[in-house]
Amino acid sequence: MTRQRDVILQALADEEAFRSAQELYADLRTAGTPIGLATIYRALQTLADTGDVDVLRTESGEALYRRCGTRHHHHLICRSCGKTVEVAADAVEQWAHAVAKRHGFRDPAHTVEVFGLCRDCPDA
Amino acid sequence: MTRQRDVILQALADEEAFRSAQELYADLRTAGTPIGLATIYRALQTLADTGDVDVLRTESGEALYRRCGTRHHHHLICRSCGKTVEVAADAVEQWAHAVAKRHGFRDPAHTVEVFGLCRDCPDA
DNA sequence: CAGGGATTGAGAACCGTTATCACTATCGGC
DNA sequence: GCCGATAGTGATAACGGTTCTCAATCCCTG
Repeated sequence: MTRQRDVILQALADEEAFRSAQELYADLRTAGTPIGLATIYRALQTLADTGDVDVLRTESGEALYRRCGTRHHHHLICRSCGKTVEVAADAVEQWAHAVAKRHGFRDPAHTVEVFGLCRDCPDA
Repeated sequence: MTRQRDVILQALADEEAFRSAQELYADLRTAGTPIGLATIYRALQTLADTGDVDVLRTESGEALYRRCGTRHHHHLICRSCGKTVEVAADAVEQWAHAVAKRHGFRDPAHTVEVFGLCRDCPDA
């Protein structure tokens, strides 16, 4: 419903990259917004369930969240600064479907992420 | 190098699905093979670094491991029993590359997994 | 303004993973 | 064979992210 939940949505709305719960917590606290870590986790979980935010797992297992469009899409993510672009991939959808079918798998789903270095990030 | 590391490779060699470190630990112990959890994690990490096993993150953040072919491939995974098929996806590779280029991202990489229910698993 | 259900948040608990460190196995040279 | 160096092992402690607990609080309704 409301209040700190709006605060969280607000924080995500301004952000182009995926953020962790802990980052959001730190940012909000230093910005003077009193909020509990548990509340952030709860809100993010709810928002993820309703499809209002997308969730992504770091290589280290950490969960990252981002406000995204509601229609199906994938992400192109800068592995340095985190800048994220939503991309469509009709060809990939079809491929996934075909692969599943060919091997006798039904009810197919898929995860696809593309990583790279964006224009603004040095090679380092 | 050896001994318990061979044991771990052996345990993975027989297995078609991705397994967690904890599962391997439990299996080996109940099978009467004395081994430490730390050793398993170390071995899996090494094997992952050398490309001898593939790593996959559960939705809950747990790491799963599987002995796989060394050339580039993706996975078709049964979300019920875990049965896994390695699949090639040249079209997807090319798509990922093109998407990155179109948005000015360089040095592209990507993750692709397809999930479904295999022939042998009921709907439940 | 009172009652009641939902929400909050500090802290404890959890769980997978990694670090610590003493002990052990292995291997090359003598 | 025997020694010493080196790498590997494993019980346990520490860690880090996430979830749970529960008392305090908010907010709506009557």
